[in-house]
Amino acid sequence: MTHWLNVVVATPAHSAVAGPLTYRSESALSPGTLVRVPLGKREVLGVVWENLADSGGLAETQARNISGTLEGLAPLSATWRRLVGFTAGYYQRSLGEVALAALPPQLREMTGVQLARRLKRPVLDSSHAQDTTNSIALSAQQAAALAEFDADTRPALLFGATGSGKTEVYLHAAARVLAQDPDAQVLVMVPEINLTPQLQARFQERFAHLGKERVVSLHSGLTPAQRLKSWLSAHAGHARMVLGTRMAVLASMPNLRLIVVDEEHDPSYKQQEGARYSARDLAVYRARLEAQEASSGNACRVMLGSATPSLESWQATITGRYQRLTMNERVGASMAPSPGTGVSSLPPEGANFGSAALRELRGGPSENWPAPEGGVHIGRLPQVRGVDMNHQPKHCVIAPPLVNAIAQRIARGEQSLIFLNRRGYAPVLACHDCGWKSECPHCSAYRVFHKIDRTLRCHHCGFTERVPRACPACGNIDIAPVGRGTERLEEHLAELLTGVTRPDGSAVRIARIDADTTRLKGALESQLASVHSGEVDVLVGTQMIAKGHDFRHITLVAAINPDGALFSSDFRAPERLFSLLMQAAGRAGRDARHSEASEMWVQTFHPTHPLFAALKQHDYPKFADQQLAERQAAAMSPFGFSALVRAEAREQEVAQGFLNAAAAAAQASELDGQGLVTPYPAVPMTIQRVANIERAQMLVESPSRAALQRFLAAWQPLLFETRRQAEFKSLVRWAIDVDPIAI
DNA sequence: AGCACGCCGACT
DNA sequence: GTCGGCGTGCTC
Repeated sequence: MTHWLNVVVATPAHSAVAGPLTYRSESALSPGTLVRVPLGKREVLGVVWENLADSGGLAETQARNISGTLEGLAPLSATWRRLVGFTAGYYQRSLGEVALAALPPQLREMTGVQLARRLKRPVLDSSHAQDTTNSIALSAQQAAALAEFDADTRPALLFGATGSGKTEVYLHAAARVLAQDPDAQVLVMVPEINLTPQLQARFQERFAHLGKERVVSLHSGLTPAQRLKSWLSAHAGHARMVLGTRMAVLASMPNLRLIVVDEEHDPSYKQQEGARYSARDLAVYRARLEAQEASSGNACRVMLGSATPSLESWQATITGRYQRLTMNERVGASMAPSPGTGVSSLPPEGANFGSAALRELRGGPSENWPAPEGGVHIGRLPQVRGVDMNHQPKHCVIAPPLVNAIAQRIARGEQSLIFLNRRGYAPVLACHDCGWKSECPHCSAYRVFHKIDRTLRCHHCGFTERVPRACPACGNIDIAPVGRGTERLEEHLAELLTGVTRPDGSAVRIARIDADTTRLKGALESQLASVHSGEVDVLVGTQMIAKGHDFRHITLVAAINPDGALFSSDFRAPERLFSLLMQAAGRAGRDARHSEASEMWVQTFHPTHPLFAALKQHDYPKFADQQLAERQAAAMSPFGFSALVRAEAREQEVAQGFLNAAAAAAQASELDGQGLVTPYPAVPMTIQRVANIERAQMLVESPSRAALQRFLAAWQPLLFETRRQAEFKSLVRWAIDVDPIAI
């Protein structure tokens, strides 16, 4: 008997075959089954989406037979398919694109036979190995947060600083869920930056009692084979815990009972290519979906955690949509470790990553935690010192008092951390005679001067050339760097600190960590190790050193030039800056003995900016209030909703013309939801040209999420139609970004 | 997205 | 004379 199936395959939303495709099958296949199907000249992986009563309007001769099924694999669940369906609809992509992107890439190349062979490999054990509870006792506040969490059903926001014991709360929440139900699964998501092998090792160690290979990881750093293995294990229900980056939110987990999103404010949760989904938002949606669909009232909860939550999540705790769990006390006093907190059993100083990570997990001493609601704070925080650059010598890069402070630390054998959010030597190379600047020939951006290998490098398209000896325009020899990056800052610091010696009389040592010095595999680890071992006195770097690293001997952190974010056109820039500076402040004085003297220096031309006032008090709620008031006045997220349509073409006029024409077409056909939706005129993107492609974007706003959704869905076909017009033939591509993180 | 077909420049 | 550039069109 012939069966008709709708199958989704990885075809993009703008192609003529975006929807599910109809195939014929000899046997009945339930929805969720993985199949291989012929598509044009090739054979691709697809997911059976629904069974049809007939060929579904398609001429029977047009339908082809499926090539085979991937047997031995349980069909993907209805819940998973609903999650994929929601994601595709919300983010305006095709079902197949989202579904196939959520599967491990290797699966796409496998035939049923290959998979069957792969699945035959024995699963090592199913024994519940040891029954040891290597758990650590919670502080009263951690326990209270967990009890509150248990008493509620809403999504929870755990508001507590890195190192304050948040991780321990996650671990306990997870352990409880896993213990209650022998099949339960837990998903823990972390930002890209935090997914270190060390962290994974700690999770594995903690949950070792579940048996071997019950904790798996899922992120882009895995080899295809590892990723397949983890995915299969999660899908089969064998893995009890999945630790992963944003991609993990779409993993198949048949018995999902808890989702943790650590550092939920982190921008890396928003996918920036393909389906531009927010893994954090999907985590919240998925938890609700899983709870709805689970049998016999099995709940699925979600816990978001951050010291500087996203304003969206924070606002949700104000309206009551989310539950807020506040932890404003540190676990274990830093000045006088109290017994029973695990602090006394810490490894000696000079700790390596392993013990640093361990301390993190144990909620060991940390000097940074959110102030309580009233802005009153308890205990010792690094003192924030603003340096008014208006009153410093003209053109000085590092204010003399800061140089002094750094020199004092060196003399005392303490470390300093200096941030500058710009890598390279200088952002521009310029000729003072004719005004030539080191523009990239392919992008509307300057190429950055990298002194170390004497190159001009474009940070957008990668175009690299050797630095010219003389001005390419006028031949003048006198071409000079303008502005400064980490490379030049490192050089400059070395000059300023000549003659300063360490306690043992040896010369000061300065190191730099940024994307350029860590390009090689393992380079970051070895550089961090030299910081931990105390070889380095001053560490210069970009924001990559602000996150997730626990430097115990650092007693001074300085932000050299954070002003850019204060008046940026990107409305989320202040939020990111505050978060970055809070995290950076958290790097200082982690070693209890030094916290008395630890300081965070901020150089600024705008010392009265309210952001710094909130930072000085380590007061996130105060900062959030300010920001939310501004957002509300401007009807921006979370008080309004937006989408960006981006277009790329050879000429800027074509890209903009396409967007404006599509908007006009929408206007003319009075789309659903239109009354509440405002499309703005197309504008060039901030970096207008990258790799010789012109880019334009159009902002679409609405006070109603639903209206925006209906509008976008109805607009898609018009965009597709507009694309077909002759004048837009040279359009390269277009894409919709729903809830963009930057405009 | 792939992968074909198809029609114009520098090379084994 | 071919190899190969990517423009255009199609895939249940």
